[in-house]
Amino acid sequence: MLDMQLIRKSPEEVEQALSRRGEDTSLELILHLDETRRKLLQETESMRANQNQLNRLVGRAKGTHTTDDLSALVEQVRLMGYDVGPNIASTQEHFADFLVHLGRETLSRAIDEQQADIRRLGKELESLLLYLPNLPHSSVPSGTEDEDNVTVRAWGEPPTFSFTPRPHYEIGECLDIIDFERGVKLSGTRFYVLKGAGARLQRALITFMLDIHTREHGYTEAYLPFMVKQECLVGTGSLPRFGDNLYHDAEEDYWLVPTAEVPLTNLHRNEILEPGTLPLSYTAYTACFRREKMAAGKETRGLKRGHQFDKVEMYKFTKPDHSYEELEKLVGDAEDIVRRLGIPYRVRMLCVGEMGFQSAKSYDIDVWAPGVGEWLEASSCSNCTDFQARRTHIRYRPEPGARPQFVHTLNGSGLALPRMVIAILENYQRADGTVAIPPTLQPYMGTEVIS
RNA sequence: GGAGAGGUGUCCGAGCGGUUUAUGGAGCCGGUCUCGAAAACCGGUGCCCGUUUAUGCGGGUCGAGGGUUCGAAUCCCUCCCUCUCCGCCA
Repeated sequence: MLDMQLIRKSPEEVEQALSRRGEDTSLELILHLDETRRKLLQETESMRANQNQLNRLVGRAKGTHTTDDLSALVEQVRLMGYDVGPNIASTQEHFADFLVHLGRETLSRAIDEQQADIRRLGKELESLLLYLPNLPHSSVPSGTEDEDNVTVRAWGEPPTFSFTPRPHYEIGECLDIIDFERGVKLSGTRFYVLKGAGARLQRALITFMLDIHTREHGYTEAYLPFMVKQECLVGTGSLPRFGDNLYHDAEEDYWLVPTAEVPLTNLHRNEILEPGTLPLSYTAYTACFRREKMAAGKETRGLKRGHQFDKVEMYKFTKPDHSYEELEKLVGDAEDIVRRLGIPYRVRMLCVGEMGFQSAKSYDIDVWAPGVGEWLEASSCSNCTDFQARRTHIRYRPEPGARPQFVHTLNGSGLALPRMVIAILENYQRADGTVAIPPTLQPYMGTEVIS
């Protein structure tokens, strides 16, 4: 969610930033609703102030707890601008009845009506704000196409083969470690079963990644719910705009997480983090569930894009002025994993049109897959600035006693498991059909080769 | 899933229609006193929104959301959570 104060103060700049994303947004309606609501709010609040004052006088006139001089009370009502008739203050009780009547006629009903309007305007305003994406950082390149992403660095040499390297789905079936047919039997298209060394390879990778992140990169491991409440998804920005990519339980308010980013963001929802606690770094393994409504073909072949996949996620809550340097570290932590596994990769800064809804700046890490002959996105690391923090009310206190401010949130895959399984199978395949295991992974795998 | 008890500020804990404009205590911050500290005493101490910015002023906030009322922490309804017992289960 964008800062309403910012929209109010510099609408042109906000519109311009949004148009860079290719969002053709007019803030006119938002500004109008905001202004109308605030005007009404001021009116209502001043009426309420009068009502509060009047109500206190009713209590005193009734003398439930104290006795007051009647004429002093009458004088106060006159000072509030009300016309008090000469006979109305004949007795305490009579006067109290007069005040009750006055409150009902002049204030109470009007407040009720306006309050309903304010609430309606507020909801309308919020629902519009929830549809606006984050503002891109100035360093983010323009463009909306894949070619507009900027490769910032690359590592490793694509391996050369004395034979035509095969795609992972062929390797997997030959070695009997990926069973596509039975996956479909169980759950339909876009599901598969990992067997034997295939299942073990994925599990080894998960443990390896978590070990490195927790022991060497300073992250705290978390085990999270795979199902969350709807408000968690609103908090990250997945809802209300992108609900068609999510699975949810029709009977109860449970949504399957599309990424660990969702539960991780909401871990500190509605909290004020005390001074000295930032940055907070978490890593978590979860399964991820996505509808990914796309036609079958190259994009979904093999392990590339299933409805369910595993991922190790990295996540940070930081102070606003440190978030961009933390983003660089986050990308570095993901790269470290790929490098230790000896997989050639490139890091690309995403152009403004390719970034996620909630991101202000993103880097993708693509790993080379020689079998399918393409770069596969194995990680996406984003600085979401205060966009998610506003939606989830996550703040921090800069100094003891200081006013709370919104934190910045960052997320990054560290890494997506199926794509890494693909990369290992395809990069480490041998002429005899077996697959070598990267040396760093061998202790986790308990073997040097899959045959 | 069933029955009962309960959710009040950073914490403990009163209040059960109107000087509560949330009592009291602890903690924290500042001050007085002191060579300094402790104690004692005095004052302050949440969060959100609006307005104004030098303070300030107003509104909201007692698990959440509705309702009754001139007025709700207090009464009513719905929901959430915690605890105890029973049931069920990995």
